[in-house]
Amino acid sequence: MTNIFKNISVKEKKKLLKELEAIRLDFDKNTSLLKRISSSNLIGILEKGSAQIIRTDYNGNVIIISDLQVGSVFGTKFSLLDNSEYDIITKEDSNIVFIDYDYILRIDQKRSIYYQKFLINLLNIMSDMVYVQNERINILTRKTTREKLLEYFYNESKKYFSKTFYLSFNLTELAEYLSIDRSAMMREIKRLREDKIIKSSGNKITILN
Amino acid sequence: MTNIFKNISVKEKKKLLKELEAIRLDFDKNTSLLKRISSSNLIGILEKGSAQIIRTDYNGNVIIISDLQVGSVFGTKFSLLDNSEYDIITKEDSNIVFIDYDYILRIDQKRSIYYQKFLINLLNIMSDMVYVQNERINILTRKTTREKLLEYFYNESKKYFSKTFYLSFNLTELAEYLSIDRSAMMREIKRLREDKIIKSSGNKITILN
DNA sequence: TTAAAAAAGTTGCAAATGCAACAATAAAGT
DNA sequence: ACTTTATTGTTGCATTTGCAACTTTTTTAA
Repeated sequence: MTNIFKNISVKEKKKLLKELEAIRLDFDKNTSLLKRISSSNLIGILEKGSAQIIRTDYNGNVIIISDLQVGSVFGTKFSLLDNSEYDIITKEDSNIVFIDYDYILRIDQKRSIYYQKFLINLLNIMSDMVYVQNERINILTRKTTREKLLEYFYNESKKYFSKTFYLSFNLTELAEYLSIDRSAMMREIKRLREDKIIKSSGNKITILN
Repeated sequence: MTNIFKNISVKEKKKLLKELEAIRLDFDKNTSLLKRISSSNLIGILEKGSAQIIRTDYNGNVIIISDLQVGSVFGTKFSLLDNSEYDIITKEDSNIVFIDYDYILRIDQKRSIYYQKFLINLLNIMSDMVYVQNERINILTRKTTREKLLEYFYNESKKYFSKTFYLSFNLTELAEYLSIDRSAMMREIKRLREDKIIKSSGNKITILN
């Protein structure tokens, strides 16, 4: 993933953030961000620490929507944080820079070269997001557990240029990503093994044939 | 959705497209685009006509991934068109402008104000896409047909600021969007009616209570 | 190094879903 | 106006899936 400040010097970054009226906030570990920010249209850049976007459904089940690392970008609007089931929780003491999206999009003849770089970096990040989301939708719209698993495995195989690869999720997380029941997934993985479509042990997968 | 040439004059647009080495291609009705373009990282802008991004699975079932109207933007990479199951088919005689993504992202001190406007418009379009996709993922990750339907209905209701609204899909398309079997969906809609959670007739839905 | 917690792996069973195959309407085309 | 095509609505049935309730293994932390 592109760094949003790629090709921008520390000095330029400072100026840029000032021009965009960015606000930097500190959060303790295990804190909800949404209680401290108005949920208008902001983008957040995680500068220190780590966090998770989560969804809590009506019976209290928590699903991790995404993991945020240093450099991760999220949007209060486009990441659905205005949806009452959604929240961001810090996993460590964290430091986040917020920028109003409208400020970013304000056209201004005087805007500098580093602003343009920033725009380009942001565009790169957004198109990566679209790609990653399309990939997920492509999987989620498969009807059966088997098809979901295989589509995911094929994608991973392509990414690593190899029929054998290691899952970047643990199996519990994989079930969440595929939005299927973990035990049903385990059952289906076993069947894929029995049908000699894959070999697998733990998080090592080999696609056969 | 933002027009990608918003705030850009016809003259400026011409210059911009030249600078970005854009290519304009004509396609007859019911033609596959992918046979005429290399599948590298391009963005396409539909200037005339209409088209659909489709996915054809291994048993020949075709799913409409998205409908493209005049002004619609798609990416050969981020729209998964490098995936062999995907294609774009024109629905009418169409005219599409292609721009190499790398050209868009090339940083150049001399770049003009209209280029900046273009970047901002594109950024707007991309963040809309991310939002729309997150909305869909939010629905697709629900486990049951009932939850998918209700989540979709709540979203629509919010959009229209009303408990009563008309579906913008027909029911067959809705089932595709939710990635569930149409007859199973009909059954569940009937149950939602019986349980007095919604009122519905045809594509008119009212959320009760 | 041992205790505790998390993840992996299993299974029975009830419930939900997809599929197939229709009939009934509605919409579109000639 | 009439034919054709698309959409809606319905049902029985087999299969898949989720859920609950476990055991076993692995990882983490005290």
